[in-house]
Amino acid sequence: MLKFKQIYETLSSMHGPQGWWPLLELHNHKTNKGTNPTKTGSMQGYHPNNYTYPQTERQKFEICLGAILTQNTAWPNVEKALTNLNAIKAIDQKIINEITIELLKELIRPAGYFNQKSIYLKEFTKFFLKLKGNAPSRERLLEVKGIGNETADSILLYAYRQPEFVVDAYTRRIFTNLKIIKEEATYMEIKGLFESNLKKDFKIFQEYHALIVEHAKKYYLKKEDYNRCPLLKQKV
DNA sequence: AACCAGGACGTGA
DNA sequence: TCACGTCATGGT
Repeated sequence: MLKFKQIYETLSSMHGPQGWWPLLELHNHKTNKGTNPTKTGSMQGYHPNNYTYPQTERQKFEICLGAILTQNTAWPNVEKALTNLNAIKAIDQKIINEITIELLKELIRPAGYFNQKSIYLKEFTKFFLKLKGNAPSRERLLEVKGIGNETADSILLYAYRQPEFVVDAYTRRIFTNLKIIKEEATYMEIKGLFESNLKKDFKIFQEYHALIVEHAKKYYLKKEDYNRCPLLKQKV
């Protein structure tokens, strides 16, 4: 199963360094200008070749909010919601905890599913406050309403820099197309495959997932394009 | 103008 | 367990 690492190398050379998770504060920042010109969405907020984020508790919390808001939702919509929150300084555990659910719904409306996501954000924020800066276990995270497998792994990998591989719809789509995983494989089975075939390094896990999303946006939007995926030829 | 996005939950078999 | 309906805005 050398495939997993080779595909990672191929994707990396195809798309370049990704620098996930995108952060609001890095928008229009001089040190980040011009990076990732091919990326969809805002094309900003990423930090390629820099694995030192999050650097503040605020950034850590922002990643968690984004991970919940982006469930089955395109990132530009999430950015609008985060921008709305930021406008009233609400990317802050204490603020989210204090504002009314009605106001919260209004602010995150662009991200969709605002009725349930507002509840999820409130629930997670209470959980986050209780952590007092400590990293949660995956099991405890999953007990929070609104945090499923992928969101838990996203939070652990990008907010807490822990080597938990994130499996999303794109991952399944690409690797079933390459016939490396079977259609019926569960989330945990796919996660296990990646984790057992890669060095347990959060930087590699972060890059790999980001590369999968970037690659899927180029070749896996429409079914007719699946057969255009360059990985079908490079496969060993 | 349908279709779907960096999913998760509740329900009923 | 598991298949299925539900949730909602915004871009293509």
